[in-house]
Amino acid sequence: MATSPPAAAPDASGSRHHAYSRKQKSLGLLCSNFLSLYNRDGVECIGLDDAANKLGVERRRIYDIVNVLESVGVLARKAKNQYNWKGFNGIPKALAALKEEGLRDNFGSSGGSGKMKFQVFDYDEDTNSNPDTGSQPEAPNSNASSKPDNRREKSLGLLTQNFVKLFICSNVDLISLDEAAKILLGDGHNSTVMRTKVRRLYDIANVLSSMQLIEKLFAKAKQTCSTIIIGLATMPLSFCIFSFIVVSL
DNA sequence: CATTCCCGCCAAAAT
DNA sequence: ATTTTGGCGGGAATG
Repeated sequence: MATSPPAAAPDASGSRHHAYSRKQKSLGLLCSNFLSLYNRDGVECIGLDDAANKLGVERRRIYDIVNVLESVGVLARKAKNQYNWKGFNGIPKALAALKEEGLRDNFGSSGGSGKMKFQVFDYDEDTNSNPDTGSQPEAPNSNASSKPDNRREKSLGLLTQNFVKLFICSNVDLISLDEAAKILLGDGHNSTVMRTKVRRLYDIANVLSSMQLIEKLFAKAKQTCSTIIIGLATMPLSFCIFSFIVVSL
């Protein structure tokens, strides 16, 4: 009780093999553990505290994973500290919805390699009675800009969905995170904003990779900018998912 | 050197 | 008020 053990213990005592490894603490590995821990039958409800405790990580990290998993339909928020386990079966439905949403939004149709513009605005399927005349791209707002809405806009979850839309709404199947950031960012890839966005993309890509929904490939070092390459997974499971969507539409 | 991305501070939403 | 949820960026591990 009292103070929860930081569990940091950089080294404690001179034990064998120190070497702090980032890979052991990576979101990808944590996600794998999370998955193997809850991807069993009988699991329906998941407590964040319980997860953090079982996985031996801080709360903060659980939020990251849970948010991206929810964006892909594996989880669903039920209440404070509680999520419902939907499993991988929830993925097809979620992706189909994202695809439809993405198509509805705005972008060029599939007819070759084209450039499309992405939109970062989104609203829930909730009963949001908002007297808004249609959707407006970029809302400069004369005055009193909507501050509270800005938060949701920058959420990991939304970024994840937009990132996924990038794949399923176009024939793009391979892009660098820098490229993705540029597209999803719309404009303003200036300075810090871009860097921060890319950091998040790394996080997302790592967890999606651990789910085999995406694959990380290495490119021959360029020189400046772009480095990582991400593409659609070649795994059978993913194939099923995407095939399902194609058939579904 | 450049790229990858973990850690955790600290502030918005909830309660 | 406390607690939960999570942006955001530094700066260390990694390539």
